[in-house]
Amino acid sequence: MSKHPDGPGDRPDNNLLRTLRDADFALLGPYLEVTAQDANQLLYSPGDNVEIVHFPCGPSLVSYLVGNEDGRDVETILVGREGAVGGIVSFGHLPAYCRIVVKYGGSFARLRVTQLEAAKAKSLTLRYLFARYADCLLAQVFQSTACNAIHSIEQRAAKWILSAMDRTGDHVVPLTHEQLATMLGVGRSYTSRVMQGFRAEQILETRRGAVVVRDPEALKSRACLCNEAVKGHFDSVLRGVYPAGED
Amino acid sequence: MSKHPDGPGDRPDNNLLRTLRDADFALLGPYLEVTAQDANQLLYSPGDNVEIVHFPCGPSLVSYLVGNEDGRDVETILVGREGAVGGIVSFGHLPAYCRIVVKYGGSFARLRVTQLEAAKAKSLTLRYLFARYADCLLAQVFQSTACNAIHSIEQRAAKWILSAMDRTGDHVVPLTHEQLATMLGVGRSYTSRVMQGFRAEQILETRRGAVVVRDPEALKSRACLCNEAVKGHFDSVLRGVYPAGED
DNA sequence: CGTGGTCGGTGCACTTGTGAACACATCGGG
DNA sequence: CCCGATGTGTTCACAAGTGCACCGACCACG
Repeated sequence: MSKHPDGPGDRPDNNLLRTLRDADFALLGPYLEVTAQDANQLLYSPGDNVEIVHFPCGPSLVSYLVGNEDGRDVETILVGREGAVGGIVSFGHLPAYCRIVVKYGGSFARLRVTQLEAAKAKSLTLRYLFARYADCLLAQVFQSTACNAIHSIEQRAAKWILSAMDRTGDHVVPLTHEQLATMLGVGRSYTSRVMQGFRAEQILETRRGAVVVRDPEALKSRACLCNEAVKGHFDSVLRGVYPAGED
Repeated sequence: MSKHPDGPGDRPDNNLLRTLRDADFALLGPYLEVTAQDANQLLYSPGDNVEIVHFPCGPSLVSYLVGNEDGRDVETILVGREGAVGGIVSFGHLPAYCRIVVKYGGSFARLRVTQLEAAKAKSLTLRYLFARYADCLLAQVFQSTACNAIHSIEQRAAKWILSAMDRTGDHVVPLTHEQLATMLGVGRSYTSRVMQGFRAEQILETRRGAVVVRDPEALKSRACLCNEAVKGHFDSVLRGVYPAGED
C-alpha cells in the first residue's frame, strides 16, 4: 500500500493532487512548493494578475469575497482541500475578480500557473482533471447564487457551519457572530438570535469566538441541501478523469 | 468597411464571433449553423451531456436556472449576444449542472463542442478568447451570488429589467409579474407591489404581459451596480485577446 | 357576443431580517 | 488586579418580504 504504483504516496493532502497517477503527478511535483499560510492572509485581490495556483491542504480553507458599493465584502464560496484557487478557469494572467483570503490557516501547495499550464500541455488527464474541477467550481458558485436567492439565514448559517466542520474535521468551529454575519451579508444581532435558536435546541453550544456543534444531524436538518447538491456534482464529474475500468 | 480584412463581415451578431479576426473565424465558420429558437425552448437539462455550443445572436437571451428542493427553478444569470452557452468552462462531455432555457427567442449560431475544441487546438487566440470569456462568465456568477445576498428585491428587479432592455434594445420588456417573481425567487404579489412603486414614480408603465420603461436613468438609480461591475470585467478581460497595438 | 383562463392590483395578517442601543461576559496585557 | 478591547445576549421600533384571498381587467377563442 505504501508503495502502490498509482497511489497518492506522500503527496500534499489535497484531493486534486491525490487523484493523479504517479506519471501525471510527476509533471507537477518538482515545481510544487508547500507553504504555511495564516488565517486572514490575502491570496488575491481584485485586479491582481493571477500567477500562482494554491492547493489548500488538510484543514486549510479559503474564501472568495466579492466587494460591493458599501465596502463590505460578501462571501460567496469556500474552497478547501477538494479544490484549488488561482487561474483555474482563466488559466491565469488575467485580473482576479474576487478577493481570496485564507479563512482557516494551514499548509498550501502552490506552483506557478505557467508551470501548471506546461504540465497540462503534456498530459491529457491533467487537462481533464482541471477542466472538470473548473466545472465543479462553476457549479458551486451557481448553487450559491440560488441558495442566496431563496434560503433563509438560518438555513445558510447551518450550511456554513456544517461545511466548515466538514473540512476541518472538528466539532469546534472558530467563528465570531460578527464574522458569520458579514459572511452571510446580514446584521450581527440577527445571527446571534439564530445561534440562540440552535442553542435552545441543544444543537450547538457557543463559546467566545467559536461554536461547538453537539448534534450535527439536527444541524443538517436545519440547513439547506445546497452542499449536498454540489458534492453530488463533484462526485459525478471528478470520477472518470481516468478511463473507467481501472483505479 | 464592408470588406475590412479583419472585420466582422456578415457574421452572426454575436460579440465573441465578431471579435475574431478572419483567420480565426475561418476555423469555426464552416461548422457554424444558424438556427432559430423560440422562447421557453430548453437547451440543456441538468445531467445532459453537453455536446453543442450555442451563441445567442441579436436580441436572443438565455437563462441559467438552478433547481431546488421545491421544484421551483431559480434564475441565476442571463446570457445574450455577449457570450455563449454550453461547455464553455468544462469543454463539454460533462453533465450540465443548470437548466438553460431560451428567455427571448431569436437566432442562435451553434456548433459541436468537438469542433470548437478542434479549432481551439489550432489557434492560440481562440483559446485565449474562450478562456477569457469563461473567466467573465464565472465573474458574472460570482457577482450574482453577492447580489442575491445583499441587494433588495427592488434593486434586483430593476437590474433585471435594465439588462433585458439592454440586450433587446427595446423599451418594451415582455415579462409577466409571475415570471419576474419566480426569477427573483420571491412571491408574485410582492413583485406587483415593486412594479407599482416604479409606476407611481413614472419610471415605467405596465401592460398585460410586459413593462414599458419610460425613464431608464431613474430605473438605473433604483438598481444595484452589479451589472456595471460585470461589464467592467468583460471590458478589461476581453480587450487584449489580440496582442495590443493593432485592432 | 359571451365565456373561461390568465394576469394584475390590492388588502391583510404574518414572518423574517434590520440597525441601533445597552448591559454584561471574557480575555489579554500592563 | 484592573483596564480596555472585543465578543455576546437581548430589547425595541421598524422595514422588507410572504402567502393567501379576492376582484376586476384583459385576451383568445368559439
